[in-house]
Amino acid sequence: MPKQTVDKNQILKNALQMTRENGFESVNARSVAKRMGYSVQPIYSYFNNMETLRQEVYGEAMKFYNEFIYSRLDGDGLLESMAVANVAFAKYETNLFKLLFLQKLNGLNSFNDIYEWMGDKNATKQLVIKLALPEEKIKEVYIMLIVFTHGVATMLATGGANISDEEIVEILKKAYTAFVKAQQ
Amino acid sequence: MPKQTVDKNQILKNALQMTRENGFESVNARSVAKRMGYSVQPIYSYFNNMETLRQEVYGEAMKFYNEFIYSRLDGDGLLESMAVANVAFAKYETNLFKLLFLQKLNGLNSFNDIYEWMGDKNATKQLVIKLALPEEKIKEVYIMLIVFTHGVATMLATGGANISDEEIVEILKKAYTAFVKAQQ
DNA sequence: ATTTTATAATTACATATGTTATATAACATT
DNA sequence: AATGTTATATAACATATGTAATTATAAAAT
Repeated sequence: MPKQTVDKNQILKNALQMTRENGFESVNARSVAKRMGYSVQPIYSYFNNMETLRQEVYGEAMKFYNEFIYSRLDGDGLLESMAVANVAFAKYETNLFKLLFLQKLNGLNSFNDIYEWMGDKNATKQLVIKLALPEEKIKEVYIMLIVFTHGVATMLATGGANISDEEIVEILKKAYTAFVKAQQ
Repeated sequence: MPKQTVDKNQILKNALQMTRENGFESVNARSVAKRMGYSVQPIYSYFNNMETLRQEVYGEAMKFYNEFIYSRLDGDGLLESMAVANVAFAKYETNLFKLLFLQKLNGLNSFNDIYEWMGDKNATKQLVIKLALPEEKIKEVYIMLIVFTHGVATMLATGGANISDEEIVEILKKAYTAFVKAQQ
C-alpha cells in the first residue's frame, strides 16, 4: 500500500486554518483535499462524512477560542481583560467568531445562563472583595458586560469595521465602569 | 399570449416571506417558483439574475425593519423603545435580523458612525432637555445603548434563546439607566 | 380564422459539492 | 516471487442550484 501520508490531525488542522482564512463555508471535501495535495478519498477514511468533519472543526475552533481568551486574561482586571480578549477575537479571528457565535449558540435560555456558561467563579470572588459589592451585584456586572462585549464583538465581526484597539479598550472600559457604578 | 399572472411585486413579497419563515438561504429560483406555483422562467424576466433578486429582497427586508422599528417607537422613551423594538425584531424576525445585521453591515468605521447611522437627532434634542445633559453626553449614552442592544439582539437571534419580553425590557432598562448615570 | 407575439413551462446545460465505486500502487505475508 | 491488504487516486454518480434554450399556449393583431 502507499505510505500513509495523510493523518486525521493534519486534516483537522488544515480545515481549521481554512476556516480562519476563508470562512467555514470554504471547507469542503475537495477544497481540503486540494489544499493538502491529496484526493478526497483519505478524508472519507477518517471521517464518516463531511458533517462529522465539520463538527470536529467546530470543536477545534472552540479550543482555539478558549486558548486565545485564556492567554489574554489578566488577573488584575479579569473582567476587563475578558471583554477585551473577546472583542480581539472577533476582530482578528472574524471567521472563527462567526462560526462559534453567530451561527448557533448552544442552548442559552436566560441571561443567568450567560453567567453560568461564561462566568468565572474565582473572578467573582476577587471582585466581591475588590469592589466591596455582594456577589449578586458582581454577577450582574458580569452579565451586563458580557452582553455589551458581545455587541461590540458582533459589530466588529460583521461590519468590516476598522475600529482601533485603543477605541475598543476605551469603550469597554466605559461600559465596565458604568455597570459597576450602577451597582453602587 | 397567456395572461400575465406573475408580477415582480408578488415575487418579492413571496421571497421576503420565505426569508422570514425559512431564512435567506431558502430563497432560490426553484423554491420561489414552486411556492408561487410557477416555473422559474418568469423570475428571470423580472430579474436579470438571482443576485439582483436577492439584493431587492434585502431592500425589502430593510424596509420591513424600518417599519417594524418605527411603529414601535414611543415619543416618551425614544431610546428605550428603540432598544426594545430592536431586540423584538431580533427575537420575532430572527431570519430578517440575521440577513440585515449578521451578514455584512454597511461600512461602519467607528462607533461615531453608529450614531450618525442610527442616531435620531430629534431624540437627542429631547434628551438634552429631559436629562439636562450636553449633547455630547447624550450621544454617548446613545452609542453605548445601541451597542448593548445589539448584544442582546444578537444573543437572541443566534441562541435560540427563550428569554421573556419582560426580562428583555428589564435588562435594557438597566443598561440605559447605567449609561445615563455614568454621564451624570 | 389565421398569424403574431408575449408569457410561461419544459428541458437542458453548467457548476459545486457530497459521496461511492473502481483502479492502482506500495507494503506485508506467505 | 506470488498473493493479499490497504492507502490513496481517479472516476463516476447524485443532488442542488443558476441560467439559458426551446417549446407550448393563449391573448392580441391582422
